[in-house]
Amino acid sequence: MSHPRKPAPAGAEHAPLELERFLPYRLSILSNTVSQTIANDYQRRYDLSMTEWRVMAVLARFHGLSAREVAERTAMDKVAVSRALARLVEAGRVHRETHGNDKRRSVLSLTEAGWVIHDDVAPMARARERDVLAKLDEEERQWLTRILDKLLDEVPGLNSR
Amino acid sequence: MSHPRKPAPAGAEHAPLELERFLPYRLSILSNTVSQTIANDYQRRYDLSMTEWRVMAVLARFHGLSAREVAERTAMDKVAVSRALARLVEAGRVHRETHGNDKRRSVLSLTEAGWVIHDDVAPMARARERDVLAKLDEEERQWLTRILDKLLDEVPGLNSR
DNA sequence: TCCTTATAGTTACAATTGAAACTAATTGCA
DNA sequence: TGCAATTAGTTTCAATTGTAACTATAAGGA
Repeated sequence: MSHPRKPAPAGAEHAPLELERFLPYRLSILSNTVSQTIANDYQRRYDLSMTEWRVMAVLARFHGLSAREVAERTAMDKVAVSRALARLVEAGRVHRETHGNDKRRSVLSLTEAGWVIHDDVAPMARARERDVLAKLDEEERQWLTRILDKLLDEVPGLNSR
Repeated sequence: MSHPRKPAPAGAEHAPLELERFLPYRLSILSNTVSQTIANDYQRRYDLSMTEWRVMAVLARFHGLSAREVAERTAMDKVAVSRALARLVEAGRVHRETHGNDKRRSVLSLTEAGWVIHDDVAPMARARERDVLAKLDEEERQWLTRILDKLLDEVPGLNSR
């Protein structure tokens, strides 16, 4: 309305991207499809967001983490972790106490109710992963692992011990 | 605070997910890292969001699309497309007119200003894609293409002609 | 010790996004 | 025709998210 511009002719010299062959785009579609499929399994059933589930998953594996450590291991920022934890604690799924030597830190763990949810969701998530990998043969699966290892190698904050 | 639950002990029987080996998680990290790296190249420079860029990219390749067709080709929902187009038209980057035979439809194309941005951003995006692929050798790149083809095969709405 | 800087985590506010309802135009068909 | 159902696209409102500022505690010197 306020910017009356004419369309430009489409010359061949413009070399537009072919989105459907463009790696970043393809990764984005695949990643969103896979993650959303898994999320569908738990979001309605437990009123649990994807970020909350990721927090629970790391707390299932590493005990007594602080919020900052959770952020590191989930590759989420600390605000997102803080909000997810607020909901999880409120819902009685995560227990939070204060670190003995450093009163800034929290010491986090799943509650019994948190474990119940974890023990239901984790197998579903693994099953979905298997569904995806079932589209590949064994050789392809091995290459995929190797390729992701290489591509993720330099991603900062990912290779925490 | 309002839900004082005790932490549950961490028994070995819980079989927690190993996030850093979990395919959906790895895909998510990789996809976000790659897309964000590219977005950094144009977001500040052109005040252009990732969704807006994707809309521009398809309009560079297919001329006279409607908003719905843009949504199909970008795998975005129609509300997101509508909003991106509103901004792009307002900024004078996309020209919108009404279809002759169907007044509900819009007929979209890049303006001259839109092409200028496209012709700057598209090569940068391709260069970033090359940066990522440069971490792989030729054999790995071929496997990656093949694997993504298979994994994306059944994703609905993606294989539009 | 005192004071500056750094760290853990939360809060506030704006911007973005999602879901549903909405308008307008078109289609299908009785 | 006339009317119900469909389709294209937008708007509205609530929920989510991002950024920056904030509080509280701790650490590191001079």
